[in-house]
Amino acid sequence: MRPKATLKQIAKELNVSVSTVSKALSNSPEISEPTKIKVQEFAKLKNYKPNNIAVNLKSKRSKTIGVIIPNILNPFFAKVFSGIEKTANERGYNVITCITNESLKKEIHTMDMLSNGTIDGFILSISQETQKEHEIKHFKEAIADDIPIVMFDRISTDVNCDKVIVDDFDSAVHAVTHLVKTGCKRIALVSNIDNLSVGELRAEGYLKALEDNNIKIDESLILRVNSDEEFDEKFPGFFDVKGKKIDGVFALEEHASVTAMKAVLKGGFKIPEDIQLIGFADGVWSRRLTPSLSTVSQHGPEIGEAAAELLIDRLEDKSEDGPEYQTRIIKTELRQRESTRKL
Amino acid sequence: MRPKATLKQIAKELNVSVSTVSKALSNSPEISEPTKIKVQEFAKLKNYKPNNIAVNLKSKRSKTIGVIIPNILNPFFAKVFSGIEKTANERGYNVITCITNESLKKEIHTMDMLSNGTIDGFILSISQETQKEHEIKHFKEAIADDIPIVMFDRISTDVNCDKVIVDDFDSAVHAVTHLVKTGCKRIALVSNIDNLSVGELRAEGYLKALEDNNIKIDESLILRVNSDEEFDEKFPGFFDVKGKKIDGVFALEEHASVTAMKAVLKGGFKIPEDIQLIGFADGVWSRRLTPSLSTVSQHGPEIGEAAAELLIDRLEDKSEDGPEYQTRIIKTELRQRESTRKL
DNA sequence: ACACTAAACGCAAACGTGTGAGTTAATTAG
DNA sequence: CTAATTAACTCACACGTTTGCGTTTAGTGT
Repeated sequence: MRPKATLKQIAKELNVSVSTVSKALSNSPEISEPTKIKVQEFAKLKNYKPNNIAVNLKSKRSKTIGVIIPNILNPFFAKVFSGIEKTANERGYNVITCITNESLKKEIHTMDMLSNGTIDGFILSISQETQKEHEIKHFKEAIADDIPIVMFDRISTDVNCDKVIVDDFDSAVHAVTHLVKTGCKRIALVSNIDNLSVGELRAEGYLKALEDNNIKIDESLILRVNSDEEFDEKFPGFFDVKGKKIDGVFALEEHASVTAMKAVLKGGFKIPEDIQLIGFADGVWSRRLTPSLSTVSQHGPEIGEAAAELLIDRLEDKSEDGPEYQTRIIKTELRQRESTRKL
Repeated sequence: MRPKATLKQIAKELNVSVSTVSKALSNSPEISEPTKIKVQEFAKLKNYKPNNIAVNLKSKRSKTIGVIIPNILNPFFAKVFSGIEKTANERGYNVITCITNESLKKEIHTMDMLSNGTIDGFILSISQETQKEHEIKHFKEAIADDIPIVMFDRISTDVNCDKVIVDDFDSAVHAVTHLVKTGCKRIALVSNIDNLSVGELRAEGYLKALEDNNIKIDESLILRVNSDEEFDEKFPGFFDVKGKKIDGVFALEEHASVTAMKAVLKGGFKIPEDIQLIGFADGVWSRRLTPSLSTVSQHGPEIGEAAAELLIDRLEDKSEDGPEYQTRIIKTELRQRESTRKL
């Protein structure tokens, strides 16, 4: 292995000072053209790359952002992540990723480990446990330490920072309204994420849409639970199409969507003639299902891109306190496929 | 915002030297018990955390590993990634992630950007374009610069480094043999990843299994292409169950698996009575399909864990050149579900 | 011939930490 | 009572860069 090229090495071999080398490489006008060329060529020959850590130490910025995600196997988060990574790279930033597996403890630990100069800011979506326990001290501490945070999707209204969200409430209103307009009267609501902020907002949107359309809310058509396991346990007892005269289903997450569709098909009902379905979903599932599922698409990559832009803009803002915190809303799209009727 | 606590700050406020503070915090026996306590308590009060960048500069290690993945939306890579992240964190390492989107250029650029002290080593799976063009210079350069690499899944036999792979060849032999043993005589091979090393190995395993079982290879039963798009284009013309008397399908990737199953069902054939299917697949798809798909499971998280262990072991090995490079093989598992008959 | 100027470069400090080699002062042995 | 030992702490340098300022040298004008 060749010894790592450093300014000092190069300086010695060329019989010049370290600062001359540094300035020559950064094209400073202080250095004469001949020496510039000499140094630059020699540096190239030796494959010199400025040691990033030393540069970071000088500049007090790492050009690295910390991304904290509950679960990378969830295709929504994977999509957001790819958006973050893309924008961050375009703007010259690296991305350190941590997966909390929905654990508050890991979330705190991670933020603690990275809040020592390793990263310049965070982009995160709050873990399930954190949302349940309403713990926000670790976020406030980071912000107090001048480490900016951008939250996406699962946010906390109690933390003052930049946020990127989907208009969950409006999306739900829109989707359910579509079901009503196309003839549904008894629309079931199935949620396996009722403990999440987004789950609650979507459920409220469902209620609002029914109210707006003068449909009485029937609690027996609503299943709201907090996990896939609980969902799988209670769904079979809940989902009685014939008995409850269900003619539409609004599902708040992919797992609920798929489970509901399979149950409908198994019951021998026709989609979308007998029953219509709309679900929140970000994976490839919805397209591949037979019939394909109409979904509320959340534009994951755009969310990630917006979050990265927001964070980096703030990091590179020279002014004292930076701009006001803003909440950017990414519009969803109702992707009409085979599980719904046309208007 | 409180000024960032540093050794210097603390030293000044306590009227001791910087080194005293440093040693007190690291519990050096050189420092008396009273001052240790005084310093440690004060540091805690001020929420002091050693600046990671400075520590890295001193130690010449960043305790960070670079992970380069072709596509995080592919559930296989997402699983491997979660395994890497888990083990890395357990062993005190951070993970910087880059997504190449199968681009050679991005792969080279990424490795270049990170090979300056930012990371101590790489874990990567080679992009499609890189495999196609057999470009390996950037890997060799990193290794020459003393930055170890661990490759997983899509590897290059021409690069001398640690590797973690699935026994693709044997897995394919095993899967196809299972189809034969359970009565299949005309087994179709469908691949949308023929340009990848793993695709080739799996295809060879298919051929070997037929040969071992004295079944003549029928080229008309084999479809090997290089992308999802090409696959979707050629598959309909290729897949003629009745005309070709196909009674089994071996699919080399999730997309091919799902497409084949949908075609079989659409053709009105019964699974597994008329046709059996086995596919490589890592997503949730296989379980959720109706009928559920029998798969060759690749144990993604274990692959990631093994790769991280291998890399970190090498990074922390003090000896001159480290241990011999090894290739670790993670066993696959044939998950028998509803698309195959029992033996 | 002398002062002045500008070009080209070197010096040294700084970022924050860690560490071996001094430097004190107090204790102990002879 | 002096010399050796030890405890407790400080100094100074190093890691690799960057950068303002000081220094040298040569060139210019008068």
